Amino acid sequence: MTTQAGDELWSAIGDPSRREVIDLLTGHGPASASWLAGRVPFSRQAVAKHLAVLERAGLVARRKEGREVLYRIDAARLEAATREMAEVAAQWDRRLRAVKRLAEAAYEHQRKTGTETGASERDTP
Amino acid sequence: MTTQAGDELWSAIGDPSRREVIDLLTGHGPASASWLAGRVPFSRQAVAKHLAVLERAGLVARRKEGREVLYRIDAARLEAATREMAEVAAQWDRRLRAVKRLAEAAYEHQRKTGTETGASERDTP
DNA sequence: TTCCATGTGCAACTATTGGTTGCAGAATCC
DNA sequence: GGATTCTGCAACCAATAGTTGCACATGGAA
Repeated sequence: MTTQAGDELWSAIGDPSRREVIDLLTGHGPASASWLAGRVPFSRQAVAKHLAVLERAGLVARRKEGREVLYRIDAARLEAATREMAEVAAQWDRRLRAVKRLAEAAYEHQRKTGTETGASERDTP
Repeated sequence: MTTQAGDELWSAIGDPSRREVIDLLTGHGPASASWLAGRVPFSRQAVAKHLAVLERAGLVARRKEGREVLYRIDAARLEAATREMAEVAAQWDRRLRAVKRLAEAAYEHQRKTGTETGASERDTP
């Protein structure tokens, strides 16, 4: 159930280069593709492509300012994205604890009764 | 500063398909590539490749069980990864607030004195 | 033991995508 | 008006996520 429409958001944030761009924008404020390209280990065109992806995901907005185009972070959207990240992380955590509890219970049961449960490997033999 | 060695962890988690695999492993416990392939919209070989990536990143460990190979989540490593995610999110949040404060201060200054600050676009004219 | 079924691993191929270079067009500054 | 500088488009390259196909191994059954 984790794979829904918000997938675009995740893969926008998942890329290291895009995170670097987001880093710069959050640290400095609105900036142009050329300005960003001077602070990043790849070309302006690469930056432009990443900005396009981020814009499609709604994480940045563009504004024309004279002959340059400034990109700024959409704070609300970015916050929503990070909230979703935290949510997924929390879910994994809950599940891991649940599985651990089940495994321990199964071990206890087997130790006491000698019964093989084997509920882990195969559901449909 | 975000792009360090932990980058491998991030891109391991960043991929939607890999998140799906992690989802299944956290929800069910140790499982084989074939078992996972039956619950996922892509082939067993694709699953195997993702598991290899996750293993290189230290997020899963393999254990041979008869003729099948079971993969299980390394809970500690996954928790470390999600903690790092949360850390990055928190940093973005702090920076966005800081930039907002600066912008408001600059606006105040300009409104009172009529001075153009223009510290946003260009650092090296 | 032999045979069959099932799970794994390897290799070749395709499509997508992150990255590059090069060039053309538009807006600003002198 | 002309030089500069910033953007946008296109062609190309490399890595990787996905596929199919086949060979190998192991466990269970006749």
